[in-house]
Amino acid sequence: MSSTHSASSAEDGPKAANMRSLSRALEVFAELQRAERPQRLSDLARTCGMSLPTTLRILRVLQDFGMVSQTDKTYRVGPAVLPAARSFLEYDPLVVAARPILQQVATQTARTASLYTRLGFERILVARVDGDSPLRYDLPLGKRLPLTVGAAGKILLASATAEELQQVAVAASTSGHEGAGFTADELRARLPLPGEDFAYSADERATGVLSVAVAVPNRTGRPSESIALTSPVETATEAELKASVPELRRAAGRLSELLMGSVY
Amino acid sequence: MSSTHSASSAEDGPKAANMRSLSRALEVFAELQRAERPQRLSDLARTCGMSLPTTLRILRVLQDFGMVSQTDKTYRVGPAVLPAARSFLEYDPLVVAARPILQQVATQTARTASLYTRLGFERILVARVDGDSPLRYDLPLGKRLPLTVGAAGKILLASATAEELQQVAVAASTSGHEGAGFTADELRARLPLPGEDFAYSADERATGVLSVAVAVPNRTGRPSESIALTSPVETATEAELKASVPELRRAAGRLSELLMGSVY
DNA sequence: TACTGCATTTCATAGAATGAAAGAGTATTG
DNA sequence: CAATACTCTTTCATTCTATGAAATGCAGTA
Repeated sequence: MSSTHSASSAEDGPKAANMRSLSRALEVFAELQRAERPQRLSDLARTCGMSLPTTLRILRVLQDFGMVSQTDKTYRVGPAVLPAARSFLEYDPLVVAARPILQQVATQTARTASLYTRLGFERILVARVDGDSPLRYDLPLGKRLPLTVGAAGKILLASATAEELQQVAVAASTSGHEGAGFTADELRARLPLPGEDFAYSADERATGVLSVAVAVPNRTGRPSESIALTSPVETATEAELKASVPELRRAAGRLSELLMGSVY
Repeated sequence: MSSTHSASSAEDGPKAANMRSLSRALEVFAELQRAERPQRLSDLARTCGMSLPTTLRILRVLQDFGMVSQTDKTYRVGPAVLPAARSFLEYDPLVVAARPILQQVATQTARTASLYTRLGFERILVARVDGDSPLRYDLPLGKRLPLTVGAAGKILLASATAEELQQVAVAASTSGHEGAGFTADELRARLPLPGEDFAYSADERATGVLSVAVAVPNRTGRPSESIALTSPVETATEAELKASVPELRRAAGRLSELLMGSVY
């Protein structure tokens, strides 16, 4: 009911009430991810709005597959997610294709290039190449960031309808990210203008960080991937960063072919 | 039916035929992970032994939650696995506790220390600290390795029943790892003797690599975690490596408290 | 144009998922 | 130490959902 996700409340235009148990299981799983500590059965049942027996049965199956671990009476995300993530990073055609492309942009511009994917009302970092140091220690792959803040987020909202922006604004206040309440209109004001195909951000997600981003077009009108260049304010001006937008566009175009073309 | 996992054929002693749709969904998901390229609907349906409509419905729900991505008519593991993996690595009490402990052992011994978790008939690397270089680039977290080869695998089988070893031997031949067919008896011969609490391996998983491992005891008699020290043959002899077993034992003991104690 | 293979929708039926309630186990409290 | 409160677990009858056969749609191919 109170999910951050798409399934229950909104965005499910053509969907039906199908696969209830599976949907519920995925809600339990999502809830475990949100939690920063192991959860008791009754907590999960209450949070997800389902009965104790149902929650227990779900957890047992998830546990059989390693998606959930149990110690004592508390449940948490299980080790099976690691091979899954590894599979995604190794074999996803978009991610695999993105790495050399990001590398090229990062080298050309001497900045950090990142690829984000939209998931629900958030975005996820799925690939990153640093301009100078080849790789960072705490590479925050998989980090969940808001759509409402940062160039890579805002460009994904550029094509959003008024209704969708409304949902985003609501989700932003519920979903415990940093900058809380704003109206849909206030949000729209920060987004790229209708003509622009890139977004710019300064000091939004983190102070002293500038970024520009473009969307990766897909077959639908709503892109769900974007690539961004980020730089500390010390080493770039707004104008310099925006001067790299053509490079970004070209990179996005190459990635876009993967999503458009019918053959891999 | 032909799953690498526990659910269907064996190991399900106290389980019932419950949560069929969820189990099937997880099989589809597991199958997508095994595949190195995007899968068509009909492939998945055939491989998992279910009808096309059912498979399609499952994929749609998984897609709603980002666990699966679709481009054109092919499906693959989706980006939602990344935050899940991140959650596991950041918040799992065992993994979090293990890192400083592994660090200490690695420093003391100047070798690589690793933590594995058993999952089905495989083991997964969930934490690793290198003796000298603080971190490696291709840190193979989440890598799936056989139980039958390598010290960290063999020690997890030390307490296995004859029946279980039989299953392992069968699974090993089906599950496409390197060294193929051996009987349960041949396997048993390579395992630690009944008295020993550690396993040793030389040139098993990779030539020129020595390793010792101990299990992390939990409440059941069957440990599902093990920690290992590995070293290139150039920088260690069998005797030297085995001399570090007491260190390993101590580390395992500290981790074991987490699994035993009723309070985190 | 007809054909072939795959994806998708429809629909009646079987069977699984569900929650109430009872039971068991454990911690908490007086 | 006994009584209490709490959470977990099992059972079971009912409901509703998950299921696959078959029909339909949709491309590519001959």
